[in-house]
Amino acid sequence: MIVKRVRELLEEYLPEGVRFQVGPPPREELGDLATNAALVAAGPLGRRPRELAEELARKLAEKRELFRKVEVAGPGFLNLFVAPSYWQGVVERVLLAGADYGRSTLGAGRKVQVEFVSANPTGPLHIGHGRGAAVGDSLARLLHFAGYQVVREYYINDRGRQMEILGRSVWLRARELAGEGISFPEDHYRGDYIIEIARKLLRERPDFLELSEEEAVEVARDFALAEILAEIRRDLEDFGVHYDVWYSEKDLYKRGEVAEALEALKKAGYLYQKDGALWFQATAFGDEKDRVVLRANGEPTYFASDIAYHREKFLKRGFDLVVDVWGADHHGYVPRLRAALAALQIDAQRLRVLLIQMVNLLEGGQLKSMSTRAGEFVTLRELLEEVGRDAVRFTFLTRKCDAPLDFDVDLAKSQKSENPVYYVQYAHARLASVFRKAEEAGFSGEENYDPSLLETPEDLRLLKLLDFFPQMVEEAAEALEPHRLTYYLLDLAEALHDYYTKHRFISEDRALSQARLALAKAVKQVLANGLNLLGVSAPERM
RNA sequence: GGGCGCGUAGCUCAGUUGGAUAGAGCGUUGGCCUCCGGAGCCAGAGGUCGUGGGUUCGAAUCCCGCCGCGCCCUCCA
Repeated sequence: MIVKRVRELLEEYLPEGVRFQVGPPPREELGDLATNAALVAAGPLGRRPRELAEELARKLAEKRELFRKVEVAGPGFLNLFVAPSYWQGVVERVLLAGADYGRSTLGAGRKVQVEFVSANPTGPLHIGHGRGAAVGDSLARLLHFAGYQVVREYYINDRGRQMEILGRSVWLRARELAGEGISFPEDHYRGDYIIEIARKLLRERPDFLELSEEEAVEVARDFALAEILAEIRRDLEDFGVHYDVWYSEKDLYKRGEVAEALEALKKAGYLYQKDGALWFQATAFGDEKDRVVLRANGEPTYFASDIAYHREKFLKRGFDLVVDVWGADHHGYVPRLRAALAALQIDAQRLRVLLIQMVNLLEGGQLKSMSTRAGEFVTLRELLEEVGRDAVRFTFLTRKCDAPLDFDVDLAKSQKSENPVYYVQYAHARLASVFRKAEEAGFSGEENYDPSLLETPEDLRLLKLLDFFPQMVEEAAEALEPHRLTYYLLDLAEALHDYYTKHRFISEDRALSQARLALAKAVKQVLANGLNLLGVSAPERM
């Protein structure tokens, strides 16, 4: 957290509101850290950058426990050379904190909801949902670790037209199974899982086909919903994703939330009748066009329930921040939902929407379609069974979420170094192996050590990375970008592997061994903490 | 036609919120096992950051115009 320390120091000397940068300099010879603070602050202070830089350099250099040298360079950059003793102290900080190293109070206990996946319960989860699950779950872990109070939620669209179609799909397949010749409509759910559900329904309800059409469709709908939802839960559990709340859209109506929300919008003066439908004046808040909330046939739109749902999140359930993880194909929804929040006098800044781009499955050759209705898709379960949980989760988090992802199945299955998940896990397992050896050599792991013996360039590289971890956690949480964890872990693993080939943890030199084992323990801890935030296991052996 | 996202090494992608000479993996070329796990490491080659302007001390990053790709533009979800 050296960067944070430097920031705090500089903020004491500079006027408030000056946005300056503290980060690694472009070249190693320029020190450990560089800042443009003098450049940025010179203007507001009415001073020459170079002169201000000299003054700041003198003040910082007084902190002998932090810096061994502070230089002014170019137009007024400050180059900071951090005292080795500061870096060496990080081992103790990591070992003391253990699994809590990197935990932050950034969130200050604020309540945040992460709503993710929320796929319609009309079929099994496919790989696109898997990406949303990996991102949402990792983000929830990250926010929790960063000091937020987190609720993970799945919103179930368990009513409306698509539920009727689901019911009809099952009903038609059941009649088909009974030998009846039927024609199956294009816009119905065509997947084989529908036939399975129909078969099971016929077993459990032998009288099913004797029911009236209306009754049968209703029975089939409820039956299919329960079946599919159970399967979705199972898939997510097997993926290591656990929800705090499964939120039913149907309940939202039962409790009158939708009517209440529409009433609130009406009171605020943003609803009007046109062509027999009820419209929300979204254009008043920057959306492209006004949106229907009640259709001419009296049915509320999906948008209407969404307004009510989000109104409840903020106004009744008291979330300070709501993160929605959506498929990128829903991006058109964002402006209208923000508009509705604004109309309800809710600060739309409190809603953050992550749009997850498409996943293309690459196996030997090319991609596969992912249309639920057409029934052609690779399910999350199939991918999990083929590739394994850790590799799937890690791979989904190797890309920022607003970029499309080509999921290379062959690569994810590979157990070679080209597969990034093994690269990181191997670093952890390798250290575990070192400790098994250390024990044989008579090290308990609890000995005192002299951190000043950690002085090679490879030591310092690891120490700096360990020091950076808490900051990286905060930045990733603030930016809602769990993929930063992935890249950090790859860096740390690389530094460790490099160290491993150049130095020995266990040697004749007992004091040196003790210091290096302490470092190894700290690295292992941070690898484990980071992997845990991704929901990926940190194996002792592979 | 409009909106959103994306164009960075042969391929797949990072790029610390505007900083100094743009990075990694794979692939490729050449090296490293008496040794804690070689599932590893080191070195080399490889670039008009799609393109043309603009903003300023300074742009891959911000603004505008083009080009290409994807997604979305329903009283579907």
